[in-house]
This record gives sequence, C-alpha cells and structure tokens, in this order.
Amino acid sequence: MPELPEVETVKIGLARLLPGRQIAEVDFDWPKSFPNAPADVQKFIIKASVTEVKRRAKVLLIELSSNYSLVIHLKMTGQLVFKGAGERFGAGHPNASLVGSLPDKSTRVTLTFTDNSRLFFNDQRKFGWVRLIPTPEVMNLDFFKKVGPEPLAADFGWTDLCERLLRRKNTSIKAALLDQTVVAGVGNIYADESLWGAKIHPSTSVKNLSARQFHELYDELVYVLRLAIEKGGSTDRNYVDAEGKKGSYMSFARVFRREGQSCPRCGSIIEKSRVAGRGTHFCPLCQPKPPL
DNA sequence: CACTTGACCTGTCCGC
DNA sequence: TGCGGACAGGTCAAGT
Repeated sequence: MPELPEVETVKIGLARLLPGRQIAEVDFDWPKSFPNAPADVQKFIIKASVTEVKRRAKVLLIELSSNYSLVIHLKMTGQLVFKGAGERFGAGHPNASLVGSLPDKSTRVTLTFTDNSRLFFNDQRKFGWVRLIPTPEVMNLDFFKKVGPEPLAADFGWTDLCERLLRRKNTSIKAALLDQTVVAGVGNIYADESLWGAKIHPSTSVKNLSARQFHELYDELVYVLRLAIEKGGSTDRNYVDAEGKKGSYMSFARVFRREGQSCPRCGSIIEKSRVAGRGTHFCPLCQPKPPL
C-alpha cells in the first residue's frame, strides 16, 4: 500500500538516518527481492557509503559513493526499517507498533553498516525489490522514462493534471488516476479520497468531466497527499516508516475502508464496489453514479 | 493503439 | 475447530 505519501515519509526518515554510513555486508534470502549480480554487489555496494536518499514516484533511491544507486520499490507490503547498533523494536520500545525484533520471517534484504547499524527490507508478499543500478542510468529505466510528473511539484497545476488525464479519456477517472504514466504516486487510497473530496464518482468517464471538476480534483489530490505526508502516511496493516512507526492518515480517511459507515459530509452510508479492478469506496449521495 | 485482465506472493478473514 | 477460497493492491506482461 505504500503510495507517494508513505514512500515520502520513509524517504524523510532515511535521509536523516543513512547518509555517511558505510556498508559492510549485504544479506538476502529471496533472489527476486534482490536481483543483482554478486560481483556487482561486491564491487559497488560493499565498502560504499550512502551519499543521498531520494524519492521519485513510489520508488526510493539510495545513492552510494560508488556512483551506483539502490533503487527500491516497496510495492504492497514492503518496509524499510533502520535499526541503530544494538537497538531493538520489541515490546516496550517507544517505536514498537508493527515491527518487532528484526530480522523476522518477512526480512528479504539486510544491509549492515560498519557501525553495526542495519537497514532491513521486509516484504511479506515478495512483490517489492532492491535493484543496483549505476546512478547516471537510473532515470533511463523504463519505469522512469514513462512515469508522469510529481503531483506536488511547484510547476504542476490543475491544467497539467487535466491535460494528462485526458490522455485516458475513454477510461474511468479512477483508472486514469491510478495510471502512473498520467501522474506519479497515486494509488488506491488517495485516488478514492481525492475523488470523494471532489464529489466525483470513481467510474465517471474522464471525457465527461468538466473543467471545474478537474480543478477540484487537483485541489483535493494535492490536499490529501500533503495531509497524508504530514500524518506520516496511511497504515492499513503493513506500512511503517524508517523507524518502524505507523502513519496516522487512516484516522482522517473519509471513505477509504469506511464502507458501511457514514459519509462525514452528508451522513449517507459509504459503499464499496469494484472499479478499475480495485476495491473502490465512495459516497452514493455526494458522488452520484454517472449515466451509462 | 487503447484499454482490461491475470500473474506475481502471503497472511487474514469469512463461510461452511 | 479446520479448511478452502476470496481478498488485499503496485506494476508489468499478455490478452481483447
């Protein structure tokens, strides 16, 4: 479930914790989680130091002094959790919330630094990965060549969102928002939340939206993404930040996972259906179903 | 080309 | 209580 706000929260944590640390050792137990040649790992990771941590779309970039980067996608259940030397996240620790003692059975990759601190890549469902790529070539990866602009960038306005969504004019607005080539970083949670804010039914065809609706959708999308970053992201079940802490946006969510509860705007009962192959939450009164 | 569906995985939850 | 199956959802490959 990590979407833009969750990955941004992890990035903020790692950017504070990692730069300057030198890697001593790498371990992994699932090759698909770490699809890199052993010789490259030996040459470009071991003894390299972290220089910078960045995010683009839902992808984390850990830049190394070797001029290589660790490119990390958390997909649905990935976590990146840092532990200082000797630090534990077991019961009683102030950060104990979801993460217990590490490594655990979901730990796929472990970076051990020369000061004995560690970075754990945990991934229950094994969809995520950590790839080693030469830093100058990272943005040449197919994903980065196709991915859309950052929605929170200063130069990204509502007309830009409108123009890009209209490239998918024959599909539903929900499918278009989830399309990473339209705009980067939006997933199921913030798609549903922003559509509720803009009072647009998720299955509305993009071509039937008015300029006013595009403008409201832009405002709501930016609002929920910023609020979620401020709240440390959404923890539904798995997500934690770089220190193992949960995010609190879910307690602010207005439709996501609130089916059967009342709409905070009009009191109607929130419904859940399937749009664009995803569980989709909406208010039947505030977000009226579009004509077929 | 535009768009939709299935595969990748494991843990949880629901009904029988 | 145990067990099978549906479900969770980011992305890419394959299908319509």
